[in-house]
Amino acid sequence: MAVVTRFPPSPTGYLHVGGARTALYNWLFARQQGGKMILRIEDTDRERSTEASVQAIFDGMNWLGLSHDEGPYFQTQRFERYKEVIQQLLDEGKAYPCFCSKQRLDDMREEQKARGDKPRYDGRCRDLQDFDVDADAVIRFRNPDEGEVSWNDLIKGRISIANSELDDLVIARADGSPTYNLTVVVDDMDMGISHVIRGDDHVNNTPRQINILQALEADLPAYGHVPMILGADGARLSKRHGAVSVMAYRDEGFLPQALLNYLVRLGWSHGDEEIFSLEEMIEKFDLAKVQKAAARFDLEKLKWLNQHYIKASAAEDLVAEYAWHLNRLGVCTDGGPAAVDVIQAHQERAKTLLELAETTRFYFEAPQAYAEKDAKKHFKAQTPELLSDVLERSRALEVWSGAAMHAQVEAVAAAHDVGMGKVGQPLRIAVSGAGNTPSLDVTLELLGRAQTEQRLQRAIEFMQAPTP
RNA sequence: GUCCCCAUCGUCUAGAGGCCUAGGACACCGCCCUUUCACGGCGGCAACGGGGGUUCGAAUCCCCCUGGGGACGCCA
Repeated sequence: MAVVTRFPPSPTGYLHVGGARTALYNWLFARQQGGKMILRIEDTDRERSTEASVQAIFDGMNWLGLSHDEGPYFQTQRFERYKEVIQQLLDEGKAYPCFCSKQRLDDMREEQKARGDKPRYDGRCRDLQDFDVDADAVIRFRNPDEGEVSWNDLIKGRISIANSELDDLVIARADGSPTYNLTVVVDDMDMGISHVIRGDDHVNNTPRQINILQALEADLPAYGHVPMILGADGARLSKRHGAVSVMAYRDEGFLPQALLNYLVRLGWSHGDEEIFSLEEMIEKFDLAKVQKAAARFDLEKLKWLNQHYIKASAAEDLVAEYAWHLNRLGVCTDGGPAAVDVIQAHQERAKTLLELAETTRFYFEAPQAYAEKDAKKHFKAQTPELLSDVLERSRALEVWSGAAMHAQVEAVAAAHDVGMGKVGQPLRIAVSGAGNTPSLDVTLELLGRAQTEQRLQRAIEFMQAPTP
């Protein structure tokens, strides 16, 4: 049987990490099985669906590189088909119109809750004979009331739910538009979906969908329910947990490969392995090895992976995204060192590209201020004298280079009989604004002679200025 | 409340009855490397939720309890 998976977001917001992970699992499974993944936009809720959300989802999928092989299909463009199926169900007596008012339904649910029962439709309109066809009616699916529905979940194993727990769900609203459980079933059937891999918040929908599928005499797909992703505090992921949107991770300087690696390992494992290339994921991913319990999102581990990928990347491959971040920070790189060289010098020192951009902006613009802590620690009484000596030697240099400057720093330290740190560290702060950069020769080489001397001069003046 | 699902270090996990004195990774803490910050190396801390069974033997199988999550819409 041909493997066809699907990723069916509803466009009511951005692509969040939970959705991204189920998309990834669908994508990996399809790739591995030589099948295809369909992208389907479930936009039947016209109140909440927006064009911007559709675009946000495309952007997220694109950034992650999760390409679909078919679609995107939009459910709002398939209403004729849904109507046809609803009519078929009606004709066959497998669905019926329901005239119960919202008020009655609400009251009924209240009563049931008060009694300690699970709120569900009582079937009042099930066998209505005479009714006014003009009245606003919804259409309900006639759910079997005997027996149970069970399936072998690809991830959770056998799951059974008694039909007595299910009620007759609404498949068409009063305005005639189809609802979620109906559209999903029709699409999965029409699109030949072989494997439904989705979040386990859908476990309760599965028996309903199986019942409808059976009423339609369609083949059943295999189901696999992926556990949810929880926030660090164990509660359901929400905005208050910080970045939830996939694109927010881009803004914060994460690489798609790092997010993907983090997501694939969150809830799935392959022995002790932590790092997976896309190829390895495709080869090794196994639904049966996916964890059954929900997992908490751990930003620290994501950062570690991100740093790993920043370190492991060729500097050239990071240039575009690095430039994008500098640009967002409003940094103009004209006249500065080549981005690729800066990245090379700093890529072992940043957990995110945003951090990389922030800690390297001094190459392109003079620091606005000296980091208070560093300045206090390293700008001492003797410092102006030492830096002046360095500045003089720099100016005297015939052939200026980072390496030559490094030798001068050593010479100054020796001449004044102080340690390297007394000269090098203030120099570092003078040019970069803070006490952490790569080795001095590399840093100064990148900065260049003019900027080095200019900033040295400025720092000396700063220290000699009378403190107010 | 009712139904469904789940349960190993703080977190992600390995573990398919003896290989477990429970392994790895992140985080954290030391030490080494180092003119800074990092990288790297070495070491440390830290878990089978509780109670009953089954078995010669249980983290692994069964039951109960507890705890967590999800679902109960004319949302998806």
